[in-house]
Amino acid sequence: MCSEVSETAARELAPIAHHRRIPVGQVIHSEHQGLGSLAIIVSGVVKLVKAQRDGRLQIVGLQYAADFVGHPYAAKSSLIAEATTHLELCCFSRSAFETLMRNHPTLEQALYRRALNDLETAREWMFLLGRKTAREKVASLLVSIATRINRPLGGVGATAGKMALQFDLPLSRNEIADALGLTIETVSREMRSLKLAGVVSTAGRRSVTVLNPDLLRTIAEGDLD
Amino acid sequence: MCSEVSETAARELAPIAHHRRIPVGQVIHSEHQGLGSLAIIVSGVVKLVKAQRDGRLQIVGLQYAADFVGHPYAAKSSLIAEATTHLELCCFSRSAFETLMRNHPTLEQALYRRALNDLETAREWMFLLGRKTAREKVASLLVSIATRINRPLGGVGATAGKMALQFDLPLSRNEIADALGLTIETVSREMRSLKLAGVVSTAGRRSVTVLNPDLLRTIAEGDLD
DNA sequence: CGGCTTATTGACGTTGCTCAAACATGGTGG
DNA sequence: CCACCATGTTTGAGCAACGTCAATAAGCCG
Repeated sequence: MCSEVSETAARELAPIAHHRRIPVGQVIHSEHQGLGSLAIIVSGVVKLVKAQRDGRLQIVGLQYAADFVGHPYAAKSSLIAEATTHLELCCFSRSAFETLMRNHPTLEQALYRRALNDLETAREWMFLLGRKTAREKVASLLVSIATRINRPLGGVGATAGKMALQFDLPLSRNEIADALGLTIETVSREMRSLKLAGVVSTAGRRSVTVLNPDLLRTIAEGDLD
Repeated sequence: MCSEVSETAARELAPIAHHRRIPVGQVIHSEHQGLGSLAIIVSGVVKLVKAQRDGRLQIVGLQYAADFVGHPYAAKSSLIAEATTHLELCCFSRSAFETLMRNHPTLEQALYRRALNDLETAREWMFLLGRKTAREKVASLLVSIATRINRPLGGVGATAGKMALQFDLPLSRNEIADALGLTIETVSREMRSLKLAGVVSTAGRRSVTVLNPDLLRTIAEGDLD
């Protein structure tokens, strides 16, 4: 499950874990009422949202299967973690997990690497938010989701790097807008424009098929309009 | 120096450290030629920049005195770290440092906490980039710099939380624009607007005096225009 | 099929960008 | 010490990308 952790640690991890099913829209962690627990995602997608009193939202992270939600030792995080799809979690009590961490440097290190990974992802996203056009933003998100959505728990195996050609969006238009720093109308228009350009096609509200992956990636990187 | 690390670790750290002085504009780390070393900033400011082939830039992090530059175990970071002011560094060879880390869980944990801190900062910045107006962005950056610029190596002591009322910007207008996802002209106009509103005053290109800290903070948080 | 939510589309407005010109600033050499 | 220059900054006018508001259409569930 936690594939990069040593055998012995994994064996000690198992007993303190418990499985949970979470419906769409449920809050996992929040500023004021954290579940107090840490979790690994078995299936589904979690959004990390930063909110302001006036209602402005920004999604600052998406976590997929095999990702960790919640940070040990973390102070107040001022983040809301919410299920954007139906969710299966593998939860650990915070205290039990932190105790275990102290005895297993491997585990500690694995978490550290995850944090560095999240940091790298966040900084990539900062570039997108600050410097990309609406069209590039939408294309980038599609690439990012297509690359991650079907990667199973097993680890960084076969499907790594390759993107799914067909998948279901784990986000509503509203959530896409909040992830990209756009409005829902602009997202809609750019999606249409990508469809007209023959880059993607859609069916229903959520299903997306990437017809031209190379072109989509090129647009996402801004090498083309 | 590394104030949150245990005494014994600090004593082992000292011999492998060496001091360096860096002029403005020098690259500390980059995608292709990393110095291979890690460093703690003694004085000065480092910007972390993400660049695209077409010349677009986004500053994704600022590191001040007492901050760490470079991540142990990190893969390729695709980041450029550059001195925005004259700099004094306390450098460690990557390998020596990583060896030391393995023997001192305290050190490992300190680095982990730093990474979580950077992550929190990055996500705060994502909100700014995605959802704040130009005016709020400029005000936010001024608050952020004013809060951090004069915090000495000693740690999170007296000056924590309080912001300096007068300070020198560690960034040029161009760098400010690249940090905020704006153009230099917009930065200039918003600075003027803040001056006209009596919130700040400036002298020369770099010196800033905050005349009304509460108002500046209010503007930064978007509770007001 | 009916009703509700979510998404699309269109017309229009505004913020921030582009291009261009004038202006400080701070360093250098006379 | 001052004039001069290079560079960085400010300011202005016009424009484009994206946001706002409002109406319509498509999905989805009972």
